[in-house]
Amino acid sequence: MSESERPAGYDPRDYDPVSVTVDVVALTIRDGALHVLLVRRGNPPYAGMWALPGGFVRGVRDAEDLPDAAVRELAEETGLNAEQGQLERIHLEQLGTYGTPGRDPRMRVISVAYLAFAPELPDPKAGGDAADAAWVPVGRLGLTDGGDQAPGTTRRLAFDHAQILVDGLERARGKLEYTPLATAFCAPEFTVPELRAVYEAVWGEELHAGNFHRKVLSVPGFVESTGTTSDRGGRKGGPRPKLYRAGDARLLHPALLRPSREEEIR
Amino acid sequence: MSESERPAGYDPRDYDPVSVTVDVVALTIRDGALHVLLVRRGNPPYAGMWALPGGFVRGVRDAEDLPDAAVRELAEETGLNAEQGQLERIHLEQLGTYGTPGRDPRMRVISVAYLAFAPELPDPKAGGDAADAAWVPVGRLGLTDGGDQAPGTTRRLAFDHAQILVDGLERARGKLEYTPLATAFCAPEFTVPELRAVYEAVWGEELHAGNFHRKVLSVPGFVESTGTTSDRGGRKGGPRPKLYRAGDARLLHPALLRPSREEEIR
DNA sequence: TATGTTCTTCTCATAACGAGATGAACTCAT
DNA sequence: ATGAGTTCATCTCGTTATGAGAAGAACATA
Repeated sequence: MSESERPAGYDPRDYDPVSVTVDVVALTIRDGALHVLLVRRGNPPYAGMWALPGGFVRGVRDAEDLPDAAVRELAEETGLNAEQGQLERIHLEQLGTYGTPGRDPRMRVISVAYLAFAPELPDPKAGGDAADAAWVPVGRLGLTDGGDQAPGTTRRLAFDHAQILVDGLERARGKLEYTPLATAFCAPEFTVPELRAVYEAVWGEELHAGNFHRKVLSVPGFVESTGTTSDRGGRKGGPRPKLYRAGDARLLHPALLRPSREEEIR
Repeated sequence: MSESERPAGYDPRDYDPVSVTVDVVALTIRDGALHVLLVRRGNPPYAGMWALPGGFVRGVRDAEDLPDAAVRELAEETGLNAEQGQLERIHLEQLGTYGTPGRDPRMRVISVAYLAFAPELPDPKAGGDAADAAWVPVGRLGLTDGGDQAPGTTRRLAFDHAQILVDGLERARGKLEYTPLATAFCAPEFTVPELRAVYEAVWGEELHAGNFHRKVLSVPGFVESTGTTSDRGGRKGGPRPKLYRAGDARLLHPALLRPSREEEIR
């Protein structure tokens, strides 16, 4: 900061008023497809439209840290319960801050976006100021890299939330490459095919099962064996896969690079 | 955002007042060492201490976007000149947002940090509310991964700026691996040894010259030949190296991984 | 019981990487 | 001018990682 041109007792209320909010891109895997948590707005602007869960940061009275605000909004607007440990196993990281003037038609709002990776959770219950809340398949939102203004694409999310979501998805895809965060989408014990399904859902492309299996087991600290075996085979047959836990690595080395990124390089 | 529990005409001045600032971690290479741009604070708190350049975002009157605010503060406090194109070749990206209550002893301040990569620039001139401004070698700040609170380490930077700087350095080290941003530290035309010096300065370790050379030339779009040759050899001898320009790649594929990260993996 | 699917482990060819070596070009001190 | 030391640029060689395909065993379903 360093705004030392102002007297020490300066009251920001007299200065440029800026509101700070948090928005959360919460991702999970359901039925093999990537889903994002959305709420339907009850009030204008954008009343009736879907938006990312979020809200004001408590600034001075009951001042809260930014990650705490993200968790609180997630709980308030969706009914996900901290007592049941539903929020405990969620990985939360800061995504970025969006503050372009005019992004909120009412006033200047700067929003700190967070990205959350969650294992499969129950359907949310609308709460707070949300008229509705649901896990929505990302593939059905018709998103493109440019946000929500691409030709032939309907503006489906309020504010600039389509852009925030696109940025969150790209971050998630990248994180899967060099961190073991794919395990955050899984139950505490999981199989290699389940882990592969996470990668395929997030990356949107099928992976070579044999090479994926070799890779996962060869990267130190990615997964560790439980010594047990799943009690059922695959959906349409096959042997019972072995069960693993998340290992203690925080970075995958070497990384698990996704194929065919030739177009993205330039 | 979505704070629809409030009436549409709600005035944030009546609500929790939060101030928003931008801080900039501006990095450059000087004499083969990584330097960061710091300003000396003229007013309390932390008067006389070094801090990152930064200041308030213009919120409503003359509302400005966050990256514009970062560039403006960079210019105001250091005298770096936009007319001379000094700010034009600077790569700027958002680093993260720091908003823990109490990080500013006076009031609730949320700071959006930006990371800047600059080619060699002249010494800055203190301006605005800065009592002094200088490029400071990062190695002499005694930083550790934990910020400025490590044993035997003096708190050298105001606020939580040591932590922001540490985060910026780690981001920079990572970016060099999979993007061609090392060229942003170089003049428009540069040699492979110069580029290697950038990597060595940022990563803090020596690289195998032969393998680095092979790698840089083999990654598509990293550099392109100018067909010309430098007019001088190395400092202590050697043939005149060839000159290259930055290529059009935005990602390095395959990446240029730094060696010996075994300790960081867990 | 038959058929098809899936898990898991192989093999093999190719690509990428780390370490070292070499010769030519150049600077600097003598 | 000469020699010593340095650096650029390229090459070789062994190791590791990757992509593609194959194959056997275990399982679900008709």
